[in-house]
Amino acid sequence: MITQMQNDILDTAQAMAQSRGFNGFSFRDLAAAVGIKPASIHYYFPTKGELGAALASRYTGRLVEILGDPSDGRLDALMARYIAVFRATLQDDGRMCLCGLMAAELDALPEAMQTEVARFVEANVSWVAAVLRAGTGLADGVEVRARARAIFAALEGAMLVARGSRDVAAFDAMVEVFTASGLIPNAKRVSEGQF
Amino acid sequence: MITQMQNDILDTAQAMAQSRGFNGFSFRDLAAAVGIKPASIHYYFPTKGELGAALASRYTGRLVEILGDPSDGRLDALMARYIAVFRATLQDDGRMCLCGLMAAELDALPEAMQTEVARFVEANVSWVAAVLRAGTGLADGVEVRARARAIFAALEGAMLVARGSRDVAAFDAMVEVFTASGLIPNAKRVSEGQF
DNA sequence: GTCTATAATTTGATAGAC
DNA sequence: GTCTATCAAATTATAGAC
Repeated sequence: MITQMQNDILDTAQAMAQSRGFNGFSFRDLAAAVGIKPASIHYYFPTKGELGAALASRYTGRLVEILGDPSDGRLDALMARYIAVFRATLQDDGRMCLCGLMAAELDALPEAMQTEVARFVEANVSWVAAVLRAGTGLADGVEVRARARAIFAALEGAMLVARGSRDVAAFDAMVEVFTASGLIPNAKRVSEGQF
Repeated sequence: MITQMQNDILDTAQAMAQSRGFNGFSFRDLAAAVGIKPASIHYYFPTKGELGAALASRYTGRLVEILGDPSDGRLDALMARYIAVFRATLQDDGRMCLCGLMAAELDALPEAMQTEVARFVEANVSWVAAVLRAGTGLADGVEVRARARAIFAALEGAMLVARGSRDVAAFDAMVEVFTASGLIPNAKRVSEGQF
């Protein structure tokens, strides 16, 4: 069971981690922003590593929930939904993807967090791969997962780069290039048999 | 003038920053790895922020030097050289791009470092854009820079994702998808007029 | 230039009152 | 549950001997 206070703490911690990195904020910063004392944070999350693992776990869970069934809808609608998730994160105070950022600092994180980051990556790759299979009729196998991984990576990179310029338009422009080049499939190309 | 000791310190600091993030190592860690005392680090770099700015600046300078003239060579050779720079970083003990990682933790870095990160991004985008102009005959303008930015972002994302699996082959597979899809141009496609 | 010594602050974390 | 009080360790940084 997740309490309201746990959620408040996680919300605030997530915002800080997404803008400063997991090692870029302290329990004191976090407590001050939430409006409680550092010792109270420890009551809910004994160690910072456990807080971080909970952060990443919730993040992945929410993504899976938002994305939903990868076979429910047309290819372009599903991809648009996927892209919208990344875009919304970036638009929300210029945040980087939480797990993308954790992947960057990976060696500085406790093992439990590293595992959660890997789960996030896998959730993305498997969902996009499922969309590609259902929407394009591509055969199963490494090839589809390789393409899914490339799409995921490109969007993570676009977030990373766009964050610097503090402009969501930069992200949109990169996504447009990904789509126009054929990396990210769209309905038009599929109907034309180019994908 | 850059002394030998300054270079040793920067080399070690760079390796640590690339695997743990800039906030993931201390002057104590750094000094121990170099084989000197923390106070001696301060002699060369008064503050950690100045060390970080020097790190990013040297990193960008080396990139520019390695890449060379963007109009000297064929399109596919130039792009191959560009990709090889990222690949070499990843292969070298599984490191993430220094400035890509700094871009992730951006809000936690002093302003001087943020400026250097922006310079790195600009160096990449302008070099790739120049290659695209010379090699594909594309007109100048926002469009070429948008494509260059997308290519840079995709490679940064590929490094980020590949680092998790500790396998350079994952990076190669993503680059292959980028190339096959047409995001990263190659000579064959250009000669066929598809780009 | 490199060190010892140390300051001043911050950090993650615990004990125990309420 | 939340707090005060506190800890031990780590952090960036400085002063000054050698």
